[in-house]
Amino acid sequence: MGRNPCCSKEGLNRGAWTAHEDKILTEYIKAHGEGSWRNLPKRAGLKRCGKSCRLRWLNYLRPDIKRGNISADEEELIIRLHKLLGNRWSLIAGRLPGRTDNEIKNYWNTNLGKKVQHHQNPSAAPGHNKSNGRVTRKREAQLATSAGTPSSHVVRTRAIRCSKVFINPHQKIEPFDRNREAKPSIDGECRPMTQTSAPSPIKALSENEDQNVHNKPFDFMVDFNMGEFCLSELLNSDFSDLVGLNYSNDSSNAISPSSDQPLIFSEEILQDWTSSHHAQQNVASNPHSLASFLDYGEEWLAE
DNA sequence: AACGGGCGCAACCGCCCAGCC
DNA sequence: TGGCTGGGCGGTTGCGCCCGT
Repeated sequence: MGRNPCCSKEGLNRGAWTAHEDKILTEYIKAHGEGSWRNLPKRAGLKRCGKSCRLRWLNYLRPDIKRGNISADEEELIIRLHKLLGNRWSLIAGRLPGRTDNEIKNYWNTNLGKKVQHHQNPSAAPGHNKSNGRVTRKREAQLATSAGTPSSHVVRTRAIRCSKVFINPHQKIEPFDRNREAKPSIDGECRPMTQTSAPSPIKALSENEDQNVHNKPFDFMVDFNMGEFCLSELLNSDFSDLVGLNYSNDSSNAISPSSDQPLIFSEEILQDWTSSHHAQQNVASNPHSLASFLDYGEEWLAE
């Protein structure tokens, strides 16, 4: 393409990192901190590409890295988050303290992808395909990653930084206008809420609930700090499919709206969740909080 | 013991986006 | 406003270990 490589590849080491290189990188970052990856190798005296250094640090050398032994809880959370977010490994990793996107991606490709695929289509169990071989297996993993999982209900965030969702306590909650609000915006982007502009992403179920909302204290700011996580899209996404491990394509679910009929979360539901789960805290730092949110959606749907 | 396939994981690649000038 | 750069992300590849034959 018309872009220069991030660094000259001539004379640079490639492949596996040696213990000596790891030591140099670790000590340099401890002394100077992260950042300026492009210049880091030269300054640290490493014959590596800056991106390579960054990757090595983030995925392997960082002191807070948790490696291996992914627990059942983490596994379940990964599955749920993947269902919700799709292949947004960095987002998923952000909800699993100490886990890296690379690790989760690998774990998905090698374990969970197969599991979920098996869940969807038991006849396509691993080993069922006799035309085995590395390429075939890899291709299977790719399919599981890119297209094998149901993506129609995945929240696509398109790298929109939507770090704060501010609900104006004095803003009148307008009756839901399906035509107008079916999509967050024309280009599908999620924009930060402000006090004066965008309408609340959370819509009242009815005028009565609207009244209830006004009778209750309603003042919260959800600092998701989830970066790319768009609350409005999350709330308008198809929760009946998002929650749980329901990977079936069972269309008989009476609650399941069509893709162009987003679920509507009432103020009460969200308020209840946010108050009971201390939404003012950073949700991103607490994976269980998000998981409980998913659970909450499940409970609500069961009603 | 030798060989080959399967598998897991670290690392690389190419693209995209935000921020800066 | 547009170009450039740094940083981040998801997809892909290659290597080495393990295990069955």
